Amino acid sequence: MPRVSQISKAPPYAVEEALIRLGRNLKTARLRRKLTCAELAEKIGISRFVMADMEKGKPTTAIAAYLGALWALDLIGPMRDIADPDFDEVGKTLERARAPSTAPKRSKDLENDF
Amino acid sequence: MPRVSQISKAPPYAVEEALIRLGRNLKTARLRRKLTCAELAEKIGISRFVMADMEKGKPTTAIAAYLGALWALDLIGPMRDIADPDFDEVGKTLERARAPSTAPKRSKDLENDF
DNA sequence: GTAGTTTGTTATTTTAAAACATCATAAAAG
DNA sequence: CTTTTATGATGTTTTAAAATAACAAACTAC
Repeated sequence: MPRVSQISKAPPYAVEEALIRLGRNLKTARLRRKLTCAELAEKIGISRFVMADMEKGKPTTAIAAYLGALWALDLIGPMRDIADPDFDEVGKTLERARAPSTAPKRSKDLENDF
Repeated sequence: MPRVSQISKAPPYAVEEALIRLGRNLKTARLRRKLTCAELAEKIGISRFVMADMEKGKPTTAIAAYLGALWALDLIGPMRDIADPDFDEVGKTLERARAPSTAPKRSKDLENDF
């Protein structure tokens, strides 16, 4: 992405680590299936270079390429749970605190973080 | 991404669905935390426009922006499991089938850093 | 050893991602 | 109601993502 954003230029550690691990996992899955970069790339509809970049965890690569790799490897299922509101306990608590629900009127909703 | 790839132009259904759901989940998490697009975007280091694009599931946005959003919302943890080799049953079976078990082949493993 | 395959590196071209500015619209708040 | 704030829409500029080609290095097998 032209005018590369800060998050891509210098990702925080948690993001950098997630990228590296995701790339490494994709490579492991590809090798286990005895696929070359070029073969997998063709299934996804990208060039082998982009595939190689992803295995190195390149931050600026389009998310569709990463999701396409997961899809082509039949590993996209667990993406369902990422940021799922049902599992977002912090968010649920915040929402509950500010919605008076039915009867009682909560006095004041301050920082009620867990 | 200039020269937009096929996977971004016309993602398969599973990818498209994953994108839409991820964007929706990000928006839900942001609203629960009472953050504006601009506020969250600033934490991530992107413009409010890119943040809005992500909530619509834009395929060509850099993965670092998406991971940055998850990070800023403290929802990046579950990314650990995506494509985790330990949970890749298909891959594990393939690997087991081709490893003669008793043979001390060894040679070269690619699992290194972390 | 050699031959074939896979991946990495470099350079070039294309073109749209991301930032920014501005105005419009849509919700909340007063 | 009016005001404020948030998001959407449109257009411009910058610049690097992605494709492509060609060659080198590394690995595998013969």
